[in-house]
Amino acid sequence: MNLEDEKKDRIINAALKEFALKGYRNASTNEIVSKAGISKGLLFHYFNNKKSLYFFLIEYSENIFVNDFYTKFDLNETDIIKRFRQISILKIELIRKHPQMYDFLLSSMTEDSAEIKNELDGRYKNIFDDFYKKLITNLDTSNIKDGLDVRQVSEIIVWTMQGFANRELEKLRKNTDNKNNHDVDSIMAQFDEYIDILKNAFYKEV
Amino acid sequence: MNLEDEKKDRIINAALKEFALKGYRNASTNEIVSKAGISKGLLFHYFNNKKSLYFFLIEYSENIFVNDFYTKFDLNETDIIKRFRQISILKIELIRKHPQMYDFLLSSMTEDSAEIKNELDGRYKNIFDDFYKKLITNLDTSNIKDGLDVRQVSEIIVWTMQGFANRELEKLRKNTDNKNNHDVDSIMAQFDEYIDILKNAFYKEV
Amino acid sequence: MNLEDEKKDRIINAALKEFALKGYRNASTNEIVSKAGISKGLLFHYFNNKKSLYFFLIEYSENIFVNDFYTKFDLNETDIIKRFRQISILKIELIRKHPQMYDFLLSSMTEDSAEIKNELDGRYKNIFDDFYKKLITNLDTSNIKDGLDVRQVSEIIVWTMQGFANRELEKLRKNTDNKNNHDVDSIMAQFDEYIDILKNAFYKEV
Amino acid sequence: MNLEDEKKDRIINAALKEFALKGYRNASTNEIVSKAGISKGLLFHYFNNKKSLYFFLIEYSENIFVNDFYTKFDLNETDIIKRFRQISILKIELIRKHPQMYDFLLSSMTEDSAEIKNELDGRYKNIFDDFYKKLITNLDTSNIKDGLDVRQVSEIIVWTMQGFANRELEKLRKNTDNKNNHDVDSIMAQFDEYIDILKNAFYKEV
DNA sequence: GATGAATGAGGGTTCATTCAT
DNA sequence: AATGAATGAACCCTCATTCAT
Repeated sequence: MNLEDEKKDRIINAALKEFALKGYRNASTNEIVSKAGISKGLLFHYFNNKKSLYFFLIEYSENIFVNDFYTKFDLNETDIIKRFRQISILKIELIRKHPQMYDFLLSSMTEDSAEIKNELDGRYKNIFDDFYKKLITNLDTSNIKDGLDVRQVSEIIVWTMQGFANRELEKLRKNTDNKNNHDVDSIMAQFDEYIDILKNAFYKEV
Repeated sequence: MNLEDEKKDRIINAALKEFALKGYRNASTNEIVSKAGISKGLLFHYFNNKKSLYFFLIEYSENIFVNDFYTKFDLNETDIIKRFRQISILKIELIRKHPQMYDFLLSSMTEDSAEIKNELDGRYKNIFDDFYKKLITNLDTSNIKDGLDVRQVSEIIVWTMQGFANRELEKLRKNTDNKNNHDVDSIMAQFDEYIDILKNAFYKEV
Repeated sequence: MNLEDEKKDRIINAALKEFALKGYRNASTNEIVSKAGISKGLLFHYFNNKKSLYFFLIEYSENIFVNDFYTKFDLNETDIIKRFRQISILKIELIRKHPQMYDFLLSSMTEDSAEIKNELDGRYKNIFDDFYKKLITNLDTSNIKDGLDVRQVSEIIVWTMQGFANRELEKLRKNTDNKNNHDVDSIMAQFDEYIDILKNAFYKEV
Repeated sequence: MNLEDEKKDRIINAALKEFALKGYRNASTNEIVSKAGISKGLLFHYFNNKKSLYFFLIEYSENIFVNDFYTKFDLNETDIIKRFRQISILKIELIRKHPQMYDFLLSSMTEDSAEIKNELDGRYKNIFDDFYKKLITNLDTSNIKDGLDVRQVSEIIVWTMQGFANRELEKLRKNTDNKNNHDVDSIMAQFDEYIDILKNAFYKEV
């Protein structure tokens, strides 16, 4: 795969955008080549077919995801709340650096074109199952109040943080123009308010 | 529209499944007629075109949704937890009775085919905005502990219940064969355990 | 063929209009039955298929044409100009009495749907060839100036009268609203001016 | 648009023939591609859709019409008979060189498919209105006998020449095989006989 | 006689993919 | 490596015609 980097990037970005926007089946290879400014044949010379292109992008995105997210994840942080707070920060930064890649990955998760669904599930299991295992590995739950079911409380904490994150992403998505206004710090400040409530409710007094 | 009920159901079910599975654009009318065991022409004899068929299903689903869900919703229940617990029960029963209709409605919410998006938004705004308003109307929050931000606590409660519901639905979806085993009672028993934790954490002593 | 006259007329008029307007192929049997207020099946019960319906209308129109035009044509009038003047009057009256039938017959002459073209040609040959023979039969050309080629002069006379008739029909067609204003007398008055020119040019002095 | 000329011509001729024969709506793109010996997709690769193909042919025909007819028309010839005689020659030569294009243009004038009628009218008005204006511009009628209505006599002359031309074209159309036999000269010789009659009747003595 | 549900071939069109250049 | 002409299966849809009722 020796295409000059500049042309490579043009194709990748055009394809990420097209797939994220229209989903696998509706994405048009015509649109991709025209956005990328290359010929029809060249796309199929590099990537054998639409499916291969799609999975190349999946792999490409996974690599970035692994480098910018997965490997930066600090397993030494054993407190459940701090660990998930950390994840939220990484996530927001990922979106800022690679917005179309993030949109692409997100769209791939709700992708249901029969042609790719199976293989997609297969691929994701590898990376995300692994990630999920790490996520809940080596957690110190000793600071959760005695008498509470640790698993259930953990789930409530996770669901809360996910709920918050989804709400904020929804906001971002709706006013894409002023993304810059909602900086990480401002969002994290709100985030910490929910964290305080959870801590007071479920953590031992300090 | 006088087709015999048996044939009518075959068409509706085939179409619900196809649209839910592949989305509006990717859904194939060829597939629908072949699943339903009718001729190509007949589908277009009843429903003028793909779009009309889609919106017939939307309306059909809305009617069931309204009858089996919306109107059964008890606004006199002002306690936030009890109200959402009630919704969860209704939701689970809806899914049991009309699984493919539920999948269809769900898929319709993330539908973004340009051809139908506008009209779809128009339709949903009517019913779902209204439902959402009712959902948070006339809630009694007086039993939430003093000193807690009522809005934020409410959100945590809602996110928890949504998180639980999604997890259970995911389970149901994965082993569709033994749906019957997981009866509502068993699921609600688990549900109540989470509710107890939330009550203890955020509600005043009684 | 025992349909009550009223229903019969509804079908015939609807079909004449539809065929005249859209041509054979584009004419829709759906449109015809809906205009006539009958069921789909009934049309095919009476007339076996679209083609048969079309040729029934051809025959029906021919009958009227024969009765109101062909048989009224006075062969005892041997003067070429008077004979053609007579035809023009019959033609105008025919249009007034059966406008849609006339439009239908006219459209049938430029009809070129492969499916019916051959048979149509066959049918027309019968009646129109015969009519044309009669038209030029038993003409007294003795009053044409000596030295002129009788056949060529006759043709010039015919072409002139046809040219005039076509121009007037074109006018009628363009302002269908005030057809009534252009009464036969007014048109014939103009017609006679051209006749005078032709007479002076080609007829012996009297 | 770089298709090799040979293939280009195959498509154009197949399409001209099909449209001329069946009219816009009834013309089948299937038929066109099969006549032209190309694939279904290729037709739509070159011409986006049926309508575009049709208007490409209109434009293509107009160009030939303009080059071989319109621009060859000599406005310095002010005598009405000579001018129309000139036109008749151009017309016959046009038909000889581009018979199917001529049939296509002719059929396009009686075309009334709703889908294209408006645009067609627009296009034609430009070129044919202009042509018609030129046709009757700068005519010298001083040689018409005193006492005759110049307009009416001119019309008689035009109608005669049209009548003759139509008759000859009808003959040509009926025996397409031996078109070559009826050369222009032979036809024009007959034409001139009618011209002489008209001249003697309506022109001043010389 | 009368209905309209049901059919399927054919309509125009799209699009991923191939291949000669 | 790079092009874009060429393919054909699949798309949604129309319509004359059939047939059980």
